[in-house]
Amino acid sequence: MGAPRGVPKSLVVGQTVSLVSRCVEIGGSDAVPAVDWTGSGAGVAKKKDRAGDGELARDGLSTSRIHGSIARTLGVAIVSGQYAPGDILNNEIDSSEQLQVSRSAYREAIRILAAKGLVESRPKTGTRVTERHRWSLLDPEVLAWFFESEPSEEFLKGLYELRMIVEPAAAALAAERRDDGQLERMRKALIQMESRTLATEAGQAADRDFHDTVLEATGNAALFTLSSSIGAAVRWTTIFKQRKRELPRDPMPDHWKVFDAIAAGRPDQAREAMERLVGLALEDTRAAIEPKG
Amino acid sequence: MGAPRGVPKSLVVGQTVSLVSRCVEIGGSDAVPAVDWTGSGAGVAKKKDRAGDGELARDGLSTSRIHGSIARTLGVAIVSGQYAPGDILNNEIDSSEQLQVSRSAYREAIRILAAKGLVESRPKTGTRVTERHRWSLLDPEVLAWFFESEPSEEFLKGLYELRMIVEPAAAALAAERRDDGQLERMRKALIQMESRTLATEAGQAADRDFHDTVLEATGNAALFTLSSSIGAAVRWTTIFKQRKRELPRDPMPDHWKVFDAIAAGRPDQAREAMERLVGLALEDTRAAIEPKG
DNA sequence: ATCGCTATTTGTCTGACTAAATAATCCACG
DNA sequence: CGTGGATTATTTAGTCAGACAAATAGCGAT
Repeated sequence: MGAPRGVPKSLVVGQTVSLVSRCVEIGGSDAVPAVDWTGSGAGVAKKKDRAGDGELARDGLSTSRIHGSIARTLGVAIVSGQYAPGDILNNEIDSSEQLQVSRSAYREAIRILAAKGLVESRPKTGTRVTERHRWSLLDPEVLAWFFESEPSEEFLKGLYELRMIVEPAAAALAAERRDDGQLERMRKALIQMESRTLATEAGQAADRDFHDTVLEATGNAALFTLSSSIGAAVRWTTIFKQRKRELPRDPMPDHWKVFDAIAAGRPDQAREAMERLVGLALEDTRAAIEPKG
Repeated sequence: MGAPRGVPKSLVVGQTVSLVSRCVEIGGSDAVPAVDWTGSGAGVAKKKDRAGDGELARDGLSTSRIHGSIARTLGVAIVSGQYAPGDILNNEIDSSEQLQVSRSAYREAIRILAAKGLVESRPKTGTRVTERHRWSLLDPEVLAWFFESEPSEEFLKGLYELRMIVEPAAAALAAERRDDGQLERMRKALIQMESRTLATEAGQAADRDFHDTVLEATGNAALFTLSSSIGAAVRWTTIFKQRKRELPRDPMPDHWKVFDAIAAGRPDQAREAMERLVGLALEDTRAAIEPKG
């Protein structure tokens, strides 16, 4: 009875753990880098959140479970570049010991990462980080992991480029296919956004709702799937913008123009309006990142 | 000694198993639907494939492992509509018993499905199928699961619509940013495609290579991520096209036009050429599905 | 150069216990 | 007598531990 069973054992808090051996080739024998992931408050922490059941809690509670935490910790370490593609993680026994979790919990975490294309495991070889182009970058969780540690400017630009491609086209389709309910939800979202402003969480949620509903109004499931990705991009980039400048610009006129075009059933007009909207958001974000313009 | 340990126990072959209880609400007490997934050769089957290590084997071997098989089986059942969103799967013990696998293997399968947004589990409530809009439709594996059981025409149309939005824009970007190596790979792919034709696996792979390289040449990681999805769409829709008509049309001239425009560095021309290419492919597919036009 | 061996690593199995969330119960109170 | 709220019971996923199986990269013998 010496070792208490079932206690969460404090998880990763405040531990310096080396989990990777970076043995890219056979001979990689010298010093182990000793990655430190004390930062960003990984681990339990979220426990109190459940009571409120607020905005973040709808992540499917995967992060509140221990395998979810491990997946997140490792996922952030991978996408932030602490582990390079091709690196091989320590074997399951060592890793689970270092993280002080059972092997099964660790394995479930690895399964999550593998499902998102971040790692690949095989017997004898071990579990290795896959090439970047195999990662499911547009997966909401992966996206969230990216934004936990200052994504590169290039990555942000790529995300905006994607929005710039998808959202105008989606707005055009939405202008042709939206139904009254969707139109009503867009209007409500914009009104909410107007009254609360983007400085509040409610305002940002309304912003996301608007963009989500536009995607949904295309009636295209594949396109709608991108809404969680684009929604995440909107969310995180809004945070970035807010961080530097306080009120970059009044976003409402542009939003209303998109709405009016969709409501009027004018595809081309909707496309152009959305193009302008996203373009301006890109400018703001760029300005917030590199204070040279 | 009676029960032999470690033997794979033949897996799911030829068993009629009911894994879901469809108890949407508390009182759903009557008959259990008894889903039958004998079909489509689930289970082992793939074992021989590893020897060849051919085209399909690069799926990260997740399907050759038992948790991968289970995930695939359940995944197909979910996306094909055998389980409706909101349905609750039987509890882990019953399910793993019915599938004749250990609970841990079953749990790892569930983790995979959860990572792709198909299910969501919580204590006491159980594991339930999530709403469609939470599914990672663009995940390569999910896409493959869709195409294992005749996806709806609507879904196919949506996929083409996505291609129609993304690929022309990508071609335009590629015309501006491609480097010589990428150009060379595109040329090689088209030559290969020309000599082998789309009737051969090699020709189809070359087709996919071409589209992949265009996406890659955008230099946009988020965009490039869609290549696995779009590549999968190309692959499966090619199969569909091939099934009905034999040689729907010579696709090469359209492909070369795209290539020439990208090589010449003309974005608008590349966009238009790609638009035509995807548009024609859509027509062919539509003709192959409903033989009424 | 080829074949077979071996060591290492993931994969699978078993069974037990923990924790969370819901349903049922019971008791105090109006 | 009924009603609301706290308490207990039950059900389910979550976690743990340790053992054994299967696959395979790398090495040594042939």
